[in-house]
Amino acid sequence: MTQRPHTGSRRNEEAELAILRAAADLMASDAAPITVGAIAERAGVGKQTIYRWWPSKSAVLLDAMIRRAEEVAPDPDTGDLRADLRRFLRSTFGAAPDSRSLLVGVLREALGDAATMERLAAFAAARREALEQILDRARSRGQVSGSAPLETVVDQAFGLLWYRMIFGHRPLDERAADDLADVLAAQLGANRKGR
Amino acid sequence: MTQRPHTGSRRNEEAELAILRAAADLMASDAAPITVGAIAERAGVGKQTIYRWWPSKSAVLLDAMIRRAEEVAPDPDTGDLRADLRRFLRSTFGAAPDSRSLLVGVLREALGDAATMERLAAFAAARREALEQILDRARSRGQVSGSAPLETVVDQAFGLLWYRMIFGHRPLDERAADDLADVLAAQLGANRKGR
Amino acid sequence: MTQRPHTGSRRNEEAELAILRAAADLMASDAAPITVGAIAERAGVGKQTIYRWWPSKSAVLLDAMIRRAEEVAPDPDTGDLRADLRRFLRSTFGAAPDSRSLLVGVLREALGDAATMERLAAFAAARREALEQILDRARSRGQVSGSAPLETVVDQAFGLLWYRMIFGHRPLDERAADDLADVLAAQLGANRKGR
Amino acid sequence: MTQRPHTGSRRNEEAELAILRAAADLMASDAAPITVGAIAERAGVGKQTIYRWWPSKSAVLLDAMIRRAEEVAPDPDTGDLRADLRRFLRSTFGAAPDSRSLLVGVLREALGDAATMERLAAFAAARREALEQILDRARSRGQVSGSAPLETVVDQAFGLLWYRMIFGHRPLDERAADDLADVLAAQLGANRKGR
DNA sequence: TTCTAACCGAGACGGTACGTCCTGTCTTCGT
DNA sequence: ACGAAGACAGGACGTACCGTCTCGGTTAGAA
Repeated sequence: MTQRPHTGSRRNEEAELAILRAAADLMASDAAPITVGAIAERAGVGKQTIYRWWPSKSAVLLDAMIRRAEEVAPDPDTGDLRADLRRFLRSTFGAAPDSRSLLVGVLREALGDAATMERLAAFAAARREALEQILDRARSRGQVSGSAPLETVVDQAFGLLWYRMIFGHRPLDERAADDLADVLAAQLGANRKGR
Repeated sequence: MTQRPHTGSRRNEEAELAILRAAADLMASDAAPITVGAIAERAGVGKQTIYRWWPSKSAVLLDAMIRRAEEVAPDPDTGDLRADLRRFLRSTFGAAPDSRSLLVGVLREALGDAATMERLAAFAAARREALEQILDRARSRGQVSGSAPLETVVDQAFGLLWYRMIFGHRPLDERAADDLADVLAAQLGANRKGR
Repeated sequence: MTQRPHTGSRRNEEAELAILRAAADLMASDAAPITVGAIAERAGVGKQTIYRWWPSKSAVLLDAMIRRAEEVAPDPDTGDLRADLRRFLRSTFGAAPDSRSLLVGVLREALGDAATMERLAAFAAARREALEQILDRARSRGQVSGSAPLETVVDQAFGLLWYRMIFGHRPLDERAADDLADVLAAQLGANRKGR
Repeated sequence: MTQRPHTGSRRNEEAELAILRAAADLMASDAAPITVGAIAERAGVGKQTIYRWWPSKSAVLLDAMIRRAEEVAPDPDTGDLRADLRRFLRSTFGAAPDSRSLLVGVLREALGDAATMERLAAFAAARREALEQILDRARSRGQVSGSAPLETVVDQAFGLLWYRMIFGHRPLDERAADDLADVLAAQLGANRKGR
């Protein structure tokens, strides 16, 4: 059926990629029930090849998501906190609509599988760290004067992101990113007041 | 098996309660896969009795969650924005640890079932309205001066709540509630004082 | 998909019959690989319904075969050994061509599954007993004079049957039945004449 | 894993033998499901080495069996039919208990694979010819006078052998061989009486 | 008081997906 | 060139659940 050749007794990278791509595609097309068989078929791969390298369906979906998320990994450093936040949140939010069903699908799986949740939590932690780095830089520049705990700030940012992603009641567009960046910057640099 | 008597040709309220309680219990004990059969067995009920009154498994779980959530529905009105926020968030956060697996379980189901998601979203919207009411009251008292969109504020609050509930990387205790209340109050009334 | 109705919480006899019929049909049509899924589909039944009542695929096939074999269960009693043998073997051989693939399929499964073999052996033993009854009657009529062990006679008869059934190198027709009946009758009553 | 050295670019006879031996061993140990992987592992050989020399798993098993069967290939010629039959059947039956699971395993494979069945049938035909030779010699000596068709006699003999081998309900010992030899000799030499 | 209709516990049903196992093919790398 | 190793596509296995259906029994209220 498939034309892709074996690679012998070593892992077939092409097959791995095909699987991740198929998983991402299926999550993107929100035709709800993503089955392993469907992933395998779309990738032109035997189910066993999936289970050889991933412990469960959820793990595949997670990998597919992380792989995409890592393509958009900005770490802006403009010298200004508010500008940095705007850039970070804009790029983060900007990627969201496309990968919404991806993230949501993964979240769904993770909620039912501890191991997957662990990995998803690790991913979330990495994203938090990226944001914390921006805040740290601002602090070392003396741009942070407020008393707001950094963790609260960070969790507000990603919380709003996930919350809107899950419920979809409000857009995750550039305007939303800018609004959020502004209030967070204000929270941190409340002293600047004259503003 | 069960001692509960039939009620003849009328709906058996005890059975309904037993079902909701069983569903809540199963979600609380995070033994992952909640099956309809398991709920029925634990409630001492036939599966059909569940499907007679609810359209799907998810609907049962959702009902179980909402029922609990409504027990804690504070609408504080102290005359001071920060105090109101503290109370609201404290009571909201305070209920969270207990019903964490409940909410998370429902979320899981909702992510895989549009009808359930709709109902869950409605629940979330109701909670947002409760918070918006507090903010509206503060605005009519002239305590809100910032230009930040109220929707952003609301989503910051509930976003942080859900985000921490999902990933559990940080506690949802009174301190967290107060921290969040403070930064949000400051954000809304930043100009009040010359400060 | 299927129109056959449930029978509630009791076993559905129609489904059972449909399964056995489907199994027999599939074995009859020598389209080699008989899968449980295929039996289920042809019977308009879920796989689980098969596994609910039979422990393995082999058991289903065995049941299907036994059910058919029991439809042809002659026990002739003409008063003459050779005539009885001819009738018994004719009817036994006569059924063989039709159910050849049935028996052969079951044998195949039985050779790989101890429990099935046990049941098949029980079936074979029952057939031997039927033949032994004929011989016993003849002996009580004084028509058996040879000293050859009866077990050998019985195994010669069924041995030839199975041997030809398996290898198919020679027909199992009426002539074959008569030939065998004659030599066995002669072997048992060798003295009757001059001897 | 294996100590046997490669032989470079020439066929490794030791590997072939190891494969046949492993196959025979696995069939002897009636641990039911004989897989190609298991044979390869036990022989310390790659699966491909098996498929390089045999077209299918069944073919390997068949080879293993035939190899053993050919070690016992008697063609007695004592000048007396009954004595010849006794020898032939004694040696044939004598080999049976050892290779019972071997033959039965091969039969199992053959019943599911036409090509293997063809080869197994050829083997069975060769055995029949060996017996027919004995009978022919007896006829040319004028020791065969009965009207029993030779094919019927031959199929009774091997039929009883396979039948008992499959079902194991009665021993295949020397006594069984002698009993059978006697009745078959009687069937053929019915002339003994005036008849 | 008797009848009837809706409800109940129970669990079999058709169906979908799971994750495992095995076959026979293919490729790598070492001998 | 051949061997051991093992990844690969494919497909059947037997299990778990879903949501539907029927059974036989119970109870309430209408006749």
